[in-house]
Order: sequence, then C-alpha cells, then structure tokens
Amino acid sequence: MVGIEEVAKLAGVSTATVSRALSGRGHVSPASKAKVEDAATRLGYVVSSNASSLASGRTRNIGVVIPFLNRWFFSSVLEGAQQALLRHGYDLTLYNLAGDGRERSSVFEHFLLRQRVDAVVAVSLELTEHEVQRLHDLGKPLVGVGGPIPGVRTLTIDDVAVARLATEHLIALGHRRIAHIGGDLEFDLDFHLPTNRRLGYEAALRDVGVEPDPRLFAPADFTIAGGYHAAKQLLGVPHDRPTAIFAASDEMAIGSILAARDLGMVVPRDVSIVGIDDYDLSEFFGLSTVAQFPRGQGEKAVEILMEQLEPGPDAAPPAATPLPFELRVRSSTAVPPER
Amino acid sequence: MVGIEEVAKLAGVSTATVSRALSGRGHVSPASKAKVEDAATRLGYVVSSNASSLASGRTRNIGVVIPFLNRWFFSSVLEGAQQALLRHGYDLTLYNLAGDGRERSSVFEHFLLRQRVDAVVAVSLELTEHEVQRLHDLGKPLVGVGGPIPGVRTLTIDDVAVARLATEHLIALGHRRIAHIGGDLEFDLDFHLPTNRRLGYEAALRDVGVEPDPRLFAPADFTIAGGYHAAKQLLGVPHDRPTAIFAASDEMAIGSILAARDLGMVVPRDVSIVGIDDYDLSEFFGLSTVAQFPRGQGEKAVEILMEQLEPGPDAAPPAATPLPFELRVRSSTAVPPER
DNA sequence: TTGAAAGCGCTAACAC
DNA sequence: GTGTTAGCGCTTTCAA
Repeated sequence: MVGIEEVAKLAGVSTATVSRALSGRGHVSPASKAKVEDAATRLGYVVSSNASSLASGRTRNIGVVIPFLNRWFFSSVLEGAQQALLRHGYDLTLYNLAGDGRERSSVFEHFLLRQRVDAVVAVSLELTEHEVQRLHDLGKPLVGVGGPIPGVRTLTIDDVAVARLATEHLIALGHRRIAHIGGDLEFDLDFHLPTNRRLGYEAALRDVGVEPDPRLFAPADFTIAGGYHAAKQLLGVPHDRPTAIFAASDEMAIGSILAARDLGMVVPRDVSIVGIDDYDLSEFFGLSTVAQFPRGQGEKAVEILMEQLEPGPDAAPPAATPLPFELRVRSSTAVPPER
Repeated sequence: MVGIEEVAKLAGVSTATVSRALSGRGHVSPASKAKVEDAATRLGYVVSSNASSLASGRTRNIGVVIPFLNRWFFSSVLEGAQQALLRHGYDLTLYNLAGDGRERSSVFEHFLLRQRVDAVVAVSLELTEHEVQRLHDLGKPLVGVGGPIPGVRTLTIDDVAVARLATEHLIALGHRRIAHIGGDLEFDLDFHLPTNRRLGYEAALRDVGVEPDPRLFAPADFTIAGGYHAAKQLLGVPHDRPTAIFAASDEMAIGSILAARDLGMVVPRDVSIVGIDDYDLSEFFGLSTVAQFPRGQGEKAVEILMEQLEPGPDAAPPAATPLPFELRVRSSTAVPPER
C-alpha cells in the first residue's frame, strides 16, 4: 500500500500539497500539481477513502434505499442514480428494504449513523418523521424519488396529469366507455399513486360529461398477471363492455392485451388499451402509453444531492421542476368499434 | 455524534474495553460487556465505520460489480447477495459496469484500491488476469457468479447439463425435430454460455441418434422480442417445421410462444416450447423450463466470501458444489402433433 | 480481563 | 502557494 507520504517524497512536496493537488481543494501551483499527479500515477497511489473520510468528514458515498430491485421502475431509477454518481466520482451503497419493517429500522439506525454516506436517496419509501428528522439533524441531505415525503425534496411525476393525458388520448379517439385498471388499496399506502391516477382518469371523463362508472374499475397488483385477470373480468361481460382500457401501469396494460387476445378480441379493433410507464416490453407489444423516465429520475435525484453537497457557483435553489412525461401512441389504441 | 469515549465513561471502563465488548474480539468479562452494551444503546452509539476501518483494516463492506441492473438474472443475483450481506452485517456497494471499458477500468483501479471493500463479487464479468492479480495481491477475496474466471472461485450452473435436460424433456415426449434458439456470437464472448447450451442440446439429440440440423438453429439476443423474431423464422417455414423449440432463455421462449400464437399455432398442441431460467413471467405463460436460482447464487457467493473473511471453526474449504437446477414442467410442452 | 497509548492515512487550520 | 502539525475516532499491541 503506497501512501501519501511516498507520493510527497517522490514529488518533492509536502503531504498537504499532495492532498490539495489530488483533491482539488485549495490552491496549488500548476507546476507542483503536475509533479504530484505524475508521482501519484507512477506509484499507483489512490487515496484511502477511510482515512480521507475520517479526516474530512466526507465519504463521497451515497446511500440508496429501495424496496425492490427486480422491477422495472426501481432498477431503472437505480441505474440512473448509479451512473450519475459515477460521473461525480461517488460510490453508491445499496440498501434493499424488501423485507419487513424490522430490517428497515436496523438499516436506518445503523448505516446512516455509521457515517458511511454523505446523503441518501429514498426510492418509493415512506419515511417516518423521525427518520427524516434524524437525517436532518446529522446534516445529511435526503431526496425522495417516487412519492412525496413530507418536508423533503421529492421527485414524482404528476400522476393526476399523466392519467388524465392517457385517458384524454382515448377520449379524443372517440371512446366514452373506458375502463380503468388501477392499484388496489395495498399499493395506495405509499404515496397514493393509484388514487391519483384514478383521479386523473375520472377528471378527464367528467370533462366530457361522462360520469365514471364504478363497474368499469378493476383493481390489480401492477403485474402482467394481475392486469390479465382484471382485464378478463372487464372484457368478459356479455353486454356493454368497455371499448377501451386505461391501465395504471404498462405491465397491467400488457396483461390486458393478452387477456383481450385470449378472449378472441383484436387490439385495437375491438378494444383500445393504454398504459403508463413505457416499460421495457411496451414497444414490442405496440402498447400506447404515457412514458415516464425513471432513469432520468434517478439521475436527477443525484444532481440535486450534488448541488447540496458541493454547491456550484450558481447557487440556484433547485426549483421544483416537474418531471417530464410524454404520450407515445403506438398500435394498441384506435377509434372505437362501430356499433 | 456520540463517540466511544462517552460510552466508555458512562460504562466506567476504558475505550479499549468498549471496542472489545462491541466488536466481539478479545475477551471481556460478562459484567463489563453488559455495562458497555447498556451504555451504548442508551447513548445511541454506533461505531464510525471510517475510524474503525482505518484502524482495523476491515471495512465490512463488499463490492458487487455487475453489468446490468434491469435484467432478471442480474437483479436477482444482486438481491440475493444484498440480503445475505445484510444478515452478516455487511454493506454492499454497487458498481454497475453497463458502459464501455473505460468506465470499467476506472472503477477497478479506483474503488478497489480506495480501500472501500473487503472483497468483491463479480457477476457475469470477465476479469482480466491483471485485475484478478491486483485483487489477489491486495488480499481481497473475489468470487465470480455466472461464468468461470480463470483462477477464481466461480459459481455457474452447468450449462451443458441444463440444456441437455431441457432437450431430453422434449425428446422424452417424442419430439425429434427440435429447434434451438441460442445466443448470438456477441453473447458468447463472456463465458461461452450460448455455446455450452447449444452443446448440451446437440449432445442430447445425438444420444438418440438425431444429427442436429443447423437449419433448426436461430440466434437471438436473449430478449422476448429477439425470441419472437427467431421463432417466427423457425416456425414460418412451409415444410418440415420443428415440432418443438428449446430456447436458451425463458425470455426467448416466451417470445417464441407469442410468435407461435401469431402464426395461428396453439402451444403445446402444434409446437412445444421449453426454456431455461424460470423467469418472472414464466409461470404466467405456462412455460416449461429448467429453473436456475439466481437469488441463491448471490447468497452463496456471499457465504463463500464470508467464510474467507471470517473463517469459522470448521475451516472446510468450500467444496465446488455444483449449483442446483430443476426441470419445471408446465403447459408449454406436450407430445408432438400426429403427422 | 483490563487500561494506556501508539498509530491507522489522511485533511485542514494555521503560519509562513 | 506551501509546509507543519494536530487531530479525525477507533483498534490493538503491550504491560499490568
């Protein structure tokens, strides 16, 4: 293990200068900076992050707390965050809180306070006020992705607007009997995402004078299989079946496409289907959808943290810019069948 | 920030004793151990991992290097590893090497040597001899998942045997014209997984006196869309079409099921389809498959590292136990159509 | 079994 | 712009 002292010796400067030259803080003459960098690479020197952290109080590491790893939205956010962090020279330590709440509190009490991270990104996790407070007291920046945490800067798409857009797409095509597959109550605990999407759907309908019909709502669990079963219920009725389905996620929408096919229906001739996400498989299935951009959300979360950890020259407080979303019309939506 | 000194004071012992009591190394009388633990919890004391690492040389953190986050196999391995590490009180820092090779070498040179990790898990990554050597020199244990790394303990299923099992399942049902959708060359760079699976397929056929027909092979990219297109080619021929398809992954197998449906065929009446993985959606599609258990692979990788980092009483060298796999017969395979 | 004290390798005042 | 030096908070000899 080559240490800072050896670099200092080889470069003919003090350890302090080496530290300054390599970290970029404090002023160093170009000449000695060059000498130091040269010596460092020649010796294969890399700072010990522990020693550095201990002395400086900064770890250059951020914690990401996330409930799932194997679902599209979450892994995409993670990927975006990871990539952005790498660019900034930060490491990412991962805390997957899939399990119950016991594991969770231990993670919080320990890792945060073990001084391992400079900041944390909480993905779709409802933090208690206590947890938020603790982070705040320690001066650790915190940003949420996917759902408002009271008192915390959080990135979420406007679920009401997204759902409204998807529904309006169907309405513009001439649909009026539009079913909705949304989340069940269990999913509403975090952030009311299902409720908000349902609200947007209902608002769009009311705008054109259609009163939402509760019989046209089916709950599901955000998976393809769940969407499949829900759509079978919705489309299997003998009379007055809907001409379109708006599913609160692409996975459920894809399940709906498969259900329609199994019922002998042709999409979009017999039924139009639209989702939200722009999931991996959506293009393959020709699914019309409102895209959200989870990778971008992960990146943006990191940018916000960086702004707080290393304030740039323009100390613009990160405005609450809304997250982008975008209607992508593919081949699962069309005018309703003639009747 | 409450430090060790305060705990020592409250417990009426020295900091050395606090350290010993809390870390479990060295002997401490039960009496003082209790006092220390009591004091620690009362003060909400948690060791500073940096200070501890600096002094002891151990970080209690392991690095996981992985090329994708948003694919089933990889996120499952990661989840398994994360969970196992949590149980052992270790943190996981994530290095996603999705990008090109530049990013990759920088990760290696820096993070490993920045003393951030005690060991590393490399998932489906071919390390250069140099990289392996560096880790070795630093005394950092390394274990691979998903492909042999020369000179390194690595967990891989026996791809030849798995493919043979899948193929034999079809043969036992009476199939002889069995097509294979495998990886293209690009995927073979790492670990020859596609080649090995093809070898197993061919061996099974030869065992029953069938010479593999190269026209029954189609390459694809391990995605549903890729499998779909490959299967269309295979099944679209007017004469002598295969009665079964063995796909080298479940995603490609599911694509094949969808392709068969689009060609008006009924699975398994007109064509049987089998995959490898037991992917998320496989059950939903009724896909027969050979399950591998990536979560378990992640866990096992961690157990092996733990054995090296904290040798237990029974210093049994971890035998090269083969990884489990298992045929799961569902509804995508049946006897071939009468002809 | 316990305590005193010397570092672990670096950073950041502070002085020049 | 650069060097000196006192820590950062813990672990671990070493001696008692």
